Amino acid sequence: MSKSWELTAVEAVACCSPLLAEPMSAETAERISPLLKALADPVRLRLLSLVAAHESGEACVCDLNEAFDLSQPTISHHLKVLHEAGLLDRSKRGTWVYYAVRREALADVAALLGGVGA
Amino acid sequence: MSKSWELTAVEAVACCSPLLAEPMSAETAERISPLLKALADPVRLRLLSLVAAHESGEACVCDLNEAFDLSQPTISHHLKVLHEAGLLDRSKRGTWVYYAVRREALADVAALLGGVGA
DNA sequence: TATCCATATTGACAGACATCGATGTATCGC
DNA sequence: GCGATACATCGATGTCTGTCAATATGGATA
Repeated sequence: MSKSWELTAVEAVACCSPLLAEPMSAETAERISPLLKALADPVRLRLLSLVAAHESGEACVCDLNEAFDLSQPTISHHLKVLHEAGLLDRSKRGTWVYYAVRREALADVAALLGGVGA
Repeated sequence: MSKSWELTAVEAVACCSPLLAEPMSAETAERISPLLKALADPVRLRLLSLVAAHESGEACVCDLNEAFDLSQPTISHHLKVLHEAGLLDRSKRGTWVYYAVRREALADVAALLGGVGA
């Protein structure tokens, strides 16, 4: 019940031409901006970076909480934003929850901005 | 008096390792997020795209105003945000003001996210 | 079952942001 | 210099967002 009924931001960005290639439609822009909004926060940037830095490629929320001078609900909120944007995968194992970076998603955003052929 | 006294967001992003390469420091994240914030708005995405689409590589504000159903001050505000983030160059010629996309800036952001080697 | 621990959700609040109308500034033509 | 045009700035307003304390949820263990 997670996302099959609607295009996630990541799915939207994956299938559109580079930003600089041609004028972007209002709808495309509306669908893509949530993804960039998710990235446009210093805490979330560090979260992504921290998760990616873990050897296993995934990190437990408990580790992430300790890395910030923020409350547990705040970190939980940021992780939710990143997850719903399609930038983090979430897997619950026992009591713990692990997040992993969806690298293709980031690559798609990079392609949108950098525009391979641009 | 524009920007020589302080690192712009673009200058900040140009000289840091890819997001996924290693844990990002809080300071780096704080310097980079304004650039992503500037991108994280549907109107600004379309503005960038529209400017880039002009043959000359630059667009007059008057053309941009007409492309949106928004007031002139609002467009002016968004252009200012993009300019101050280092994503648009601004040049005034006579009565008109022309903006041009700073492609290296976008490429730097793309490199940060896509991380060449990632 | 009772309890503890890890994480998520809720509700509230302050600060940030997008938008607008009104106004200011600068340039051009007359 | 005067009016017109192009763009920027200002001040106000409603909405969004990051943050926290309190609370809920759900798994593990005794």
